[in-house]
Amino acid sequence: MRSFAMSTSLEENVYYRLREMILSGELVSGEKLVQEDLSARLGVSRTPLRAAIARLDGENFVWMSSRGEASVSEFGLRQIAELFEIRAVLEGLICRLLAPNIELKHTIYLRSLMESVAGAVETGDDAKYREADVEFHTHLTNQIPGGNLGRLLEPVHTIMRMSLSQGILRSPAETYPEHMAIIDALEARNADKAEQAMIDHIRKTIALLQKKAEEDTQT
Amino acid sequence: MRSFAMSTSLEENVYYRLREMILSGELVSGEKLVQEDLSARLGVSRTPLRAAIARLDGENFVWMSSRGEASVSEFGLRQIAELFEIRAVLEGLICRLLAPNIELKHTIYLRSLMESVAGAVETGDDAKYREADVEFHTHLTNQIPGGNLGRLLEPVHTIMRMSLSQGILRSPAETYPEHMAIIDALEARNADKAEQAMIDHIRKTIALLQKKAEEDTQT
DNA sequence: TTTGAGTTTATTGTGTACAGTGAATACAGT
DNA sequence: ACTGTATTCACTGTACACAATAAACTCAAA
Repeated sequence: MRSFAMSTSLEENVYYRLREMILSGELVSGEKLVQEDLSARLGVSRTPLRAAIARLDGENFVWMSSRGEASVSEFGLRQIAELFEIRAVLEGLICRLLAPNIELKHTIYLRSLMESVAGAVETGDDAKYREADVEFHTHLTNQIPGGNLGRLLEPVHTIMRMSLSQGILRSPAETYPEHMAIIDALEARNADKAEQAMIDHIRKTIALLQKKAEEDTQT
Repeated sequence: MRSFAMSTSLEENVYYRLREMILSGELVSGEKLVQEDLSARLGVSRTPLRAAIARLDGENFVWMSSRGEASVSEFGLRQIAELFEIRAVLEGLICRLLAPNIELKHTIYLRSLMESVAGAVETGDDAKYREADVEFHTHLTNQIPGGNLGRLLEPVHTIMRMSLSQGILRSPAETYPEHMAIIDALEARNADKAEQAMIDHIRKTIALLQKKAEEDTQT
């Protein structure tokens, strides 16, 4: 008896659950996804499961061998670092495209968003700050109308959200001013500066990731 | 009686055929994909068709409404321009990541590739030059080991290949030296320069696209 | 003419049975 | 013991039947 409704189709449900299982590590990287086992485990038939897997394949969450065997894609620190590289340039691009015509209400919103958690920066209330951090990036992403950019970034963001719940994150005190710099550049409608600020912001986290990856390798 | 073998699964076959139909314009942008009709048209049952559609959904070639109706994504000049923007920063990133440790054989290969069609530039043999152009970009993309970047770019490249068969392309005489500049920067292992050269290269085509888009709008 | 309940239709979602296929396994010949 | 060949097994691929549902359509009442 699930508390949440099953208003959506099974297929979609399974899709989200599978993705969750992959990103949370419940399904280990490289693990083979045996349809019959999984469908039993999730309590559905193979049909919606296969649909979900096909979609996850399109989004690169799973890898299909030539013989149709699906296995979980790798999401180690190296892969996450690569995804952050991608994220850096794509979100940079978003800033670049947005800056020339951005409406004041957006920068006002973002500024108030950050200011509303300024206190959390001081007190070290990481959870609250993180929420605002995610919203900051998500909001910008959603402002691109075409949607192709946004849809490309959605899986990347999901992965990000997961991975940073594993403590891979810089301190609020460090990132807060970077966010403000991005907002400033956007408000000034300076495309190059906004793009660069966003890229720098994200690449600093990448540096942290790579340091961590090296440490792990040495172990 | 098909001449080519059906060594791969129907599912995959249908996937490629559908994608082709979308990109070639045989399926019009926004057109609703009715499963029964399509499956009849392709001579397969709905099962492999649905799998193919799910995958295309993951890759954003089709859009699924909340009720599960699939429709063809828009691939007008505007959308293609957006994809080129994405492509610009991603291929720029590839250059950036590749440059620091690139092996000589790659730059040698790329240089000989371009030189082998130098004659085509003079004579205006566009088809031959284009082939080399595509190979140039594909080869670079394939050099990234992780594969996530490459897999993200694959659909984008496919779209590109399609769209430039519609005559959206700058002249060889114009792009040839740009390619050479990229190779030079890579060979010098200058990451920033290589990235910028690639971005500039692609953005020049974007400018052309946007000009064309405006003209079309005025009509 | 409009409204609104009831009915049909069109189309997707799901389960299930069976076909197809490599890989593992057992077994016989040397 | 060792190799090569059947046989079985564990899967995935495909078709199809039926359930579910939202939209379109009818037709009678106001």
